[in-house]
Amino acid sequence: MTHTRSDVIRAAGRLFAERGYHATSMRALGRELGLLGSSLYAHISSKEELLVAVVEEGARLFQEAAAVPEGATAEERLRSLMRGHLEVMLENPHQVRTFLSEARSLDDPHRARIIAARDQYEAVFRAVVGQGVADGSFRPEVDAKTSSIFILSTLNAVDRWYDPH
Amino acid sequence: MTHTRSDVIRAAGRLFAERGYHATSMRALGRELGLLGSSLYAHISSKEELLVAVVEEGARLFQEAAAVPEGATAEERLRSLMRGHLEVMLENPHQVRTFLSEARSLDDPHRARIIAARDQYEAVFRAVVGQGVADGSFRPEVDAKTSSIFILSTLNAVDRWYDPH
DNA sequence: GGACATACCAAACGTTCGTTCGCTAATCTG
DNA sequence: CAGATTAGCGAACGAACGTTTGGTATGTCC
Repeated sequence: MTHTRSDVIRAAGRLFAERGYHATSMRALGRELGLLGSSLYAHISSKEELLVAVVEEGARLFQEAAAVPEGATAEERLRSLMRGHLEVMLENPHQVRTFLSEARSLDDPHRARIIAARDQYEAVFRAVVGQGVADGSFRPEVDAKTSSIFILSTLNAVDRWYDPH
Repeated sequence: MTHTRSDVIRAAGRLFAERGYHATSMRALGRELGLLGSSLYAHISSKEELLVAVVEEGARLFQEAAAVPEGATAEERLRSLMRGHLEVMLENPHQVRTFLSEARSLDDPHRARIIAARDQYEAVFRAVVGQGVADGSFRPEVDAKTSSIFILSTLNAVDRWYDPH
């Protein structure tokens, strides 16, 4: 009945996603695990460290999902990106939601790193769409940047439209 | 150099949008207006009241924008809905962002009201898309519910893709 | 079996939070 | 001009916050 650092981080991800970082107290997080708030400090050294851990984990998941086959056609690569994005979102809802909406609560250096990671991830989509436009397989009037944002906005709202059935 | 209730609500909307409700203290809000935190209570009676005011204002703006011509074609009506949605978003960014992402910090009865208002707003989109499918002007394979959510997700991300130039 | 590490509790620390209170100075009203 | 209202200050309240500290059990390892 004992706990690890990973347990704490996982529970933190869940509460941060459900209530937001600033609305989650260390005492509430402890209660979630059947502990006192102060007992958490046996496993971690600050609340902010928890947010960093959850958000970086989210960033890592997306980054891994962006490793897309080099030789494939633009359509195949885009499909792979979209499928990967959805899989990450559906399998790790708490990290992802925290990554998407609580990154602003990070301190400056960490936030800058996360924004850079997000931009780089978006750039992969942009490049694939651009490839499709360049080789004629996508319509020529498609703007790679705008289209990528449209696609990601829709995928990020998967909670609202996806029904497992 | 004196302030009104509206001034306080407007400043609260700005800070809630930028930092989040729980990350905004009454003292910080006072500072924003050149006042002490305690002085705000001459104009309002609680912090939560401020959140309610900002969020309900956001809901009202969208609701008004959903008043769409009855006699028009589905395409015209959908275009009008989308244009209205974007105008609301671009002209009232702080209320809107607070409405979209801080509603969860409301207490139960208020949150229920806001969710109901959002669902009703979404239903207007759904009905118009459904009308277009029914009269044959939109493709028959279009699912009204899913499409509406796609449209709204993309419009809600306008900050990320719209460049005034 | 004695030293050490782990996992946690219980109490307390200093700070910040939302909010209240008594007050002052300025402005309006009759 | 007397009286009432208003906008705001400054100090204080109790509660909650993140965090520290000292202690207690329960193991583990030489």
